[in-house]
Amino acid sequence: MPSSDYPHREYFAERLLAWYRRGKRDLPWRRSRDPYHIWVSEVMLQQTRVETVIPYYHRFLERFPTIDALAAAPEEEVLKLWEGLGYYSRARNLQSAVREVKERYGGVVPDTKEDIATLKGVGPYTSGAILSIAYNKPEPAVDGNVMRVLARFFLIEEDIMKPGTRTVMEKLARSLIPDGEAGDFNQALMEFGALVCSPRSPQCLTCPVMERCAARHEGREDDLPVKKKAKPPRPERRLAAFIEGSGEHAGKVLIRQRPQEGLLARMWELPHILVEQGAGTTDDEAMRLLQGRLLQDETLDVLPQEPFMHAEHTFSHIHWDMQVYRCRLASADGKTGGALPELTPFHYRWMGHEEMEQYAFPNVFVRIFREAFKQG
DNA sequence: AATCCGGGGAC
DNA sequence: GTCCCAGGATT
Repeated sequence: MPSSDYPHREYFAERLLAWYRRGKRDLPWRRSRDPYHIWVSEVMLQQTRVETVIPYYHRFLERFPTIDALAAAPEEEVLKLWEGLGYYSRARNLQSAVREVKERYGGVVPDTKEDIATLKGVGPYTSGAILSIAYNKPEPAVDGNVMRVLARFFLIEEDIMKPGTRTVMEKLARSLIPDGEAGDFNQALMEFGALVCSPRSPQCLTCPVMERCAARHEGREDDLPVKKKAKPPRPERRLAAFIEGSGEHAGKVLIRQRPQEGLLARMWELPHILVEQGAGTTDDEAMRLLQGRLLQDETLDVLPQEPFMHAEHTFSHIHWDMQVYRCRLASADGKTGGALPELTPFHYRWMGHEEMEQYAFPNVFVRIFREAFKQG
C-alpha cells in the first residue's frame, strides 16, 4: 500500500516534532555539528544503548577529535578504545571508512546517499542518520526504534525482521519528514521510541499521539511490532589456561591475539580450547584435555595445576561456558622467550599486569583478569 | 533469507 | 531466566 494511504501522517509528524523540541535529551553528540562526530556516535549507537555509548564517545573523540587523527592512528589503539563496546568490526570499518573519506573526499564526509553508502560500516540506517542529522537531507533513518513506533501508530503487522518490511518502513518514514526538518524529525522518532513508545509497557498515557494511534485504538500496542524470535545461542564449553611465567617472565601471564577475521577478530585472550559438550566434566579430565590439546594444536607445553575460576559469556549466537585452570609451563627452566608457539593462527606474548592497558580484551577476559589480580 | 558479529540493561 | 537494543556484512 502506498505511503500516502496511511492516515494521520501529518498529525503524527507535527506532534512528534513538537514533543521532541519541547524536551529532547542533552546528549553529547547533539552538541556538535561536525559530521564526523555525528558519524562516530551513530556507529557506536548501532545495537548499543545511549547510556553505554556516552563514556566511549567522550574517550574516543578526545583521542581522535578529527578525521585526520583517526586516520593516522594505530589500529590497536582504536580497538583498545572500543574495548567492551562489542561488535569490534565497527571500529575497524570506521577507521577504514575514515581513511577513505580522507583520501577520496578530501576529508569531508560525503553528503549524498550514493557516496556515503559506499563507506565501510555505513548501511541504510547510518547513511540516513548522517545525511539527515549532519546535513538535514530528507532521508529516512530506520532503526528498530522507528520500526516499532511506525508498526504501532500505523498498525503495520508484517514481521519487522523481514527485509521487505524494512523497505515499507523506509518509504513511509520518508513520506513523513516535514519540509526542512529531517534531522530533528528523525531524532524525534528515535527518541520517542526510546522514551515513550518503548518495547515493553509503552507509556501510552503520556504519549503525544495516543489519540490517533491505531494500535492503541485496537488495544494491541503490546502485540506490535511482530517480530520472529531469534534462535537461542548454541552452547560451547571452553577450557582456558591461566599461565604465569617464571624466570625472566615471572609475574607475567601468557596471552594470545586472535586471528584477523571472525569472532572477536584481533582481540587478545587467554589460551583456551573448545571441547565437546560432555567432555572435561571433572577437573582431572579437563586438565588432561587442556594439556593434550594445547600441546597438540599450539605446541604449548603446560602443566595444569588447579581449577582457578569459572566464567560465562553470552554472545548473540554463542554461549561460552569457560573453566579456567591455573597452569605452569612444562619446560624445566622456564625459558620460553624464543619458544612461544608459532605456526598457529594465534600470536602469543607475555603480559605484565601493568601492561593490560595496551591490549584489547573481550569483556569475559577482562572479568577474569580483574578477579585474578584481585587475588594477587 | 539466514547467519555471523558483543555486550549490557530492564524486567 | 527473557527480550532487545540509534545495524552491517557476508553468504
